[in-house]
Parts: sequence; structure tokens; C-alpha cells
Amino acid sequence: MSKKYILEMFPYPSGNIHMGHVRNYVIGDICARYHKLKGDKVIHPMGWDAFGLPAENAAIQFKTHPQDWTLQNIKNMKDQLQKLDLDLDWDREIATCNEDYYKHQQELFIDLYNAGLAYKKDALVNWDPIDQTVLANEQVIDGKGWRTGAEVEKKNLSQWFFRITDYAEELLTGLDNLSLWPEKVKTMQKNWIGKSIGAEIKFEISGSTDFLNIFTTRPDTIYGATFIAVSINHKIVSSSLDKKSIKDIKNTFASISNEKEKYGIKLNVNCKHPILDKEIPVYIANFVLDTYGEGAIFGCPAHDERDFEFANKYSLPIIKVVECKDTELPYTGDGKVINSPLLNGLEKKDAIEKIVSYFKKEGIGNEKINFKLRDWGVSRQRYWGCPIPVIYYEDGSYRVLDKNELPVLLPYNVNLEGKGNALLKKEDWRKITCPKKNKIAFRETDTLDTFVDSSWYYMRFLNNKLNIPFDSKQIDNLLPVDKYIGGIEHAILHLLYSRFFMKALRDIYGFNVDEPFKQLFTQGMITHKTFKTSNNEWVMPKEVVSKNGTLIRLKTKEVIKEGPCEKMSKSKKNVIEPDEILNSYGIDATRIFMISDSPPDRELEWTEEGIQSSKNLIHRIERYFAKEKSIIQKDVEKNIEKFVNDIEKNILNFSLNKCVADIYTLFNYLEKTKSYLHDSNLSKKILTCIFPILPKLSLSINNNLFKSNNIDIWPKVNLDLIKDDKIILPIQVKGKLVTTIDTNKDYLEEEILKSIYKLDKIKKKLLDRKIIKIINVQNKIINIITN
RNA sequence: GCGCCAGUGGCGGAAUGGUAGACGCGCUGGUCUUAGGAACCAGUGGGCAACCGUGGGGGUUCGAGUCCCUCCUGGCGCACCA
Repeated sequence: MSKKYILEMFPYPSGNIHMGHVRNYVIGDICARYHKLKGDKVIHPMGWDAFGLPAENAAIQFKTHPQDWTLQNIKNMKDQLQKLDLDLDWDREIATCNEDYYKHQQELFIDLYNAGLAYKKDALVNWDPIDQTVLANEQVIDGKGWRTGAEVEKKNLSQWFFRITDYAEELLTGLDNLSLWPEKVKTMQKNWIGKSIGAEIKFEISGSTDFLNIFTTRPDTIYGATFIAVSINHKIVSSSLDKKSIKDIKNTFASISNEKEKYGIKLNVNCKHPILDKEIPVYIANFVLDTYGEGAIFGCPAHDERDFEFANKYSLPIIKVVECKDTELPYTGDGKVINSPLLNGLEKKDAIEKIVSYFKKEGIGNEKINFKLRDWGVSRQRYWGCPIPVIYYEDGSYRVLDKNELPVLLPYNVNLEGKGNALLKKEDWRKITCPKKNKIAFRETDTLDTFVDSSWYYMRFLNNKLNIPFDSKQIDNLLPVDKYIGGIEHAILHLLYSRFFMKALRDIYGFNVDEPFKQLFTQGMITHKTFKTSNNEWVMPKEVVSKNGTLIRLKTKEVIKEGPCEKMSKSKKNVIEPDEILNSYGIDATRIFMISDSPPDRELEWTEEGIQSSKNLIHRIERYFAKEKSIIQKDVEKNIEKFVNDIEKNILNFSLNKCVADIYTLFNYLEKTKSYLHDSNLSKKILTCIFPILPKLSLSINNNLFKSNNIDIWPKVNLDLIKDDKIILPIQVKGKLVTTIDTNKDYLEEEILKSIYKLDKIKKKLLDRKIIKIINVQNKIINIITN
């Protein structure tokens, strides 16, 4: 018996499930039910990603406490999910906002801290000066606070970070082993991690013993370096300009409307070229990122587009060091190195190798690998999240709590009105006496990013009652998740953070699992038609009727124009409520429609016709099994066997739309041949195979026919039975199909050719032609090649 | 701009390099009736035909929707990453 851990990304408890959830969970449920019928030990849990900002917003808007609001939402959504009759392990349920979840997360924080993977440093946040609060990136719209409309400021705050960059290399190479992940997601993660191999080079500052570090992927172009550019936040800027000038420059940078326009200020500093006996100027440039590499570059205008543009603007020299035509400048391709005494004639790869070893020898540079990936900032200046188990003393020092001092409970009675973080204002919670040092201390008032909550929930599901975060033995036995199903929007952050957690905790606890999710499946979103009035007001589809070919709004008789199909959203009024659909069409019709009209990883367009025909199929299957038994045709068994084989293959491939086609094909056949067989093993086989997709229907028919609530286990396919001994063989002349003939499998080529030559259609084609060659792909095709 | 993915009937979509369009929707004609959110039967890529057809053009192959090159269009992601 093998284990199958099937997991759908757990939802944020917003209060109501939407069609996207339904599709997500139906896909997972079909897998889970299939594997159960196969006899696998299936783990199929569900829980709630229950911390996060919307609860705080709701608190202000509806005057409810975030906890009450969240718990009520969980209750509502659980009711709705249960109406969907999903085969979930509800006894594994967790909610990240429950003490019993987040206290273990505090333990993990301590583990990470002790392993050197959690640390504090200053970082910039979005600060709303009116609300006196920190904003998430998505709350900043066009540089303004979403609620106050105030110009958002960048503020430097001391914050907690997880050292995900320690795992950058493994997070990158690990992708190669994830053969069951979509290429697209792997590419996105690869780009996000952004590994570049290059060199770090020291540039001596003229008239000083100090130097500038520069990262480059093109050390082979060092002879072409004619300037240096640094970011405005580089330390050389603060040491050579006063604060006022820096602020002015920042403002100038910010005022450049075309983001790509190059702009620079020459500093009163030069650097020595590391090889040549010359000095090159240093600029502050708006296009140099301070978060990448060393925040400084050397400009080689001949072989870099940005440097070329900059050099032209400020009339800096352009020195060609890679062979190319002048018209090709800036030339960024490969070629032989020129104008570079140490490197002339070498190809790029050899030149890089040679120059780097020269730098090493001279002590002015080294190989360097650089990543785009930054450490993960996990502090959120928010109430509704997992408290960080840290206390601060009056002298500014801090202490990470011991595990026996946990949990740090989130206080219930807080003031969410007004400005600032509610925890900061909660003096009686914040201020404590440190039991260890017996002096006054203050709790950390930041809470953890909710991505932390979702980075290990799949571990907690394995044993949600345990008094420690998880049991390492169970992790080894039951992870990785075999099939993880969810939206593509989590391609980077959630999935990368979870992979990091898996690896970090592996190294701390010593378990043998490297990756949390063996197979990842990203389902497509659900779209629906949109409608608008002539004033561009959105109209709900059910308000629209067609009258003599024009669309009008039922109530007002306004003429309506049809828009494109778009992702369901409240603002576009094209949402379909799962509750309504379940009430009108039932669970099974809803389930099967979720997988009918397009492959599960692509968009699904919601249509009335679609859901209706799903319902019709269910009636049709019911009618079929209600018919009087009839004599069984010879081929019925074979066709059913083929059905079992096909539908199984398609479930395993997530080709669920083809499963629906398999069901139609089977019932088309059975009805066409009037084969009604419902008291036999054959009908039990059919009921088993449709059970994962249509559980309610399958059970009720099973009950009617066999007075049993038990669905048979998944049948083992008899491949001999499926084999065809008669085949239809296509006959081509010169690669073009002319006709087909019915024949036995494993025919003799000579014999079959004789009968082929007798066919009129073939005779006509062969008239006045000479046969050059016969291509017989046994049992597949015969191709007659003529002159 | 760079990267990835995709382009097949009226529509959604099927096709290990081997009969393109499975299956569904829609549509056409018919049947039946307790007039239904039905059901059943027949048909449905284009063309009167020979034939032509998988975004355009080239190529590989006996044979290409499928592989290669190139261009066009659309979607997604990244976006000055040195």
C-alpha cells in the first residue's frame, strides 16, 4: 500500500468560497478518491490560511474583531465546502490563527534563529504618514496609500529576515529534480533566484586607500571600461556629498518621467583602472540598482546597451574590446577580444578565465556568483498575525525567547481604531518583566508575514494534534506531498518559501526530505462573459436577455454590449455563486462541469450550456442504469475495459477533460448497442470508474442496483482484452491517404499488398506509375511510393 | 526589450511522427410526448467535384498539427539584475 498525500492550497477564509476554489478542490478530490479506490493510504487535508490583512480591514469597516470575523468566515466556508461533499480529512483541519498552530510556528522561529537563519536588520517599508502605518506593496497604488491617498514614504525600520539566500544555490539546482512541476513555474523561480556567474573587481579610488567593489558578468571587457556608475544609496555617495544634495538628486531621479531614461551626476571622485594606467570618472546613475551586486558597475559602453546610452549622453569614450563592426555598437554578443593586451585574440569564455586568474594573482578581484534573490523580510507591522517571540530591553538589546517561554499569545482586547499597530498601543501586553533577567522588557510588536504560516502547514497536517510542530519520522514517511494543486499566482513566493522551509528544517531536524511538493499542478482560472451598458456600467449576465438579436437589460430595457470573457470578479459583476449552482444543478453536475470544457490547467469558461449539459449527462447515466437488462453484446466487455484503461490514464495525467470524453464515449457506445448490463460485474466496474468524478451519482445507482453503500475497488485492467485483432489500415500513395482497408492484425505484407492492388481507388492512383518503394509500418500504415 | 507558452471547424477542445477534428457545445432536419433546464434518430471543416484544409513562408521525412529555421498574432512572466 503506498501513501498518497494530495493537497490543495488552503484558502484564505474570506467568508465565501468562489468558483475558483470549487475547481481547485474538485480536481484534488478526484485524485484523492481515485487513489482511495486504488487502495492507497490517502492523506487529503484542508485548513485555513487565517491570518492576514483583510481581517483587520474588516474589523475597521464592520466593527468586528479580526478573530471573530475570521472564525465566523471559517465556519461559513467549511459549511460551503461540506456541501460540495469533498472527501477531505476534516480531523486534520488547522487554522493558522489558532494558538495551537502559531505557537509551534514560534518554536520554528526560535529554531531558525538558533540556526543562524533568522536575523535583524534595517529595511525600508512603505509608510503611510496619515494612518501612521506600514503598507503592503499591494496597498500602495500609484505611490499613494490605498485608503488615505497620502503620498507613501519609504521608512527605515529594524526588521526580521530569514536567510533564504543561504539556500539560493540549492533552491535553484533543486528545480532540476522537480520533473513533475510545470516548466513555467520552474522558469519563473529560476529567474527570481537569478544566478549570475561573474567576477568581483576592486577599483581603487584615486587619492585614497579606499576602493569600490564592482560585480560584473563581463570581466573580459575590462579594457573597455570608461566610467563607473553607482547607485544613489552607495556609501561613496554619502561620503562625498552632503545630505541636502543627495536628497536633491533623489528628487531629480524621481522626477524623470521616462523610467528608462539615463541620468547621472558626476562625482568629484575618480577611480584607477585596475589594469591600465588611467583614471575613470565616477557617476551617480539612476539606472544602477542598489539592491543588486555591489550597487556599482563599471561602464563598458561598446558592449552594453545601457552603458552605451549613458556614455553617449555624457560624451564618455567608447572603446571597442570585442571584435565587431562599428555599426553594430553596442555589441553584446560573443567574439574575439581586441584592444586588450592580456586577452587579445581570445574567445569570451577563455578571456574571462584568463582575466579572472590575473585579478586573483594581483589581488584585485575574484570569481563571484551573484543572486537576485534577497533575504526574506518577515516582519509585518500588523496585529493579526503570529507574534514574533522576541523581547527588547530598555537599552535596545533584545532576546529571542526560549521554547519554554512560549506561547506568546496574541492579545484579544486591542484597539484597532485609529493610527498605528494595535500591538504597539497595547501597553499591558507589551510591557513585561523578563523572567530571566528580572528587568523591564517590551515584546516585539511586529508579527510574521503570513507566507511563513503557509510555508510549513503541509507538515502540520500530518499530525495536527501533536504538542511539538511535527514528528520527524512522519515527515520522512509521509512527505513530500505527492500532488499539490493550486493557482499559478503562487508560482514564486509561496512555493519558494515552502521549499526554503523544507530545506532549512531538514537541516535543523535532520529529516530526509528535500522538497515539499513532488508534483505541482496549477489549475486555470474560471472566466465568464461580461456585459456593459453604453455608460460602461457592468451588468450581471443574468440581467441580460437577447431580443431580436440585440442584448437588453431586463429591468431597464437598456441596450447592452457584450464584452470579452474575463476572470470572475465582483467589480465586473460576472461572478457565479457556487451555492446557487449547487442548489440548481447539484454537486455532481457542478463537479463534472469544472473539468469538462477545457484541460484543468487552462482557463474554463463558465457557460449555461456547459453546466446544463453536465446535468443532462447525469440524467442520462441515471436513465441508462434504470433500463431493463438486455443481452450483452460481444464487444461490451472490451469497450468497458478500454474505458477503465483510458479514464485511469487520464486521471493520472490530470487530463480530466478527457475523462469526461471517456464517459461520453462509453455511454454513447452502450446506448448505441443497447447494452444494458446493470447487475453484472461490468456495471460495478463502470460505477467504480465514474465514482471519483461523480461520487453521488455512482453511490446512488450502486445503492439502487446492489443495495450496497460500497463501491468496488479500482479494477485492474486486463490488457489482453483491449487488444484489437481486427484493424482499419490506412493506405497511402506517395504519403497521401487514398483509402483504408479492414484487415486482421499482424497481416502478412505480401498478402495484404495483393488485395490492396485490387482496389479501384488504388488502381487509379497507380495507373502509368512505377512503384518505387513500399513502406509498411506494421499495423499502422502502408505507404506506396511511386515515381 | 528579454524569457516562456500557445495559435487546429461557428465555439471549447482531441490527436506515442502514421486515417486531423475524439468528446462536448452550438446549429440543421426529423421523431415523440405528461411542452421539458427534456429525450431520441440523422447530419454537421470547406468545395458541385477533382480536391483543399491545423497562423504565414521555408526545411527535414516515405509521411509533419506534431521535429527544425523564420516571420506574424495572442497570452503570461520578468523588466535597467551589470
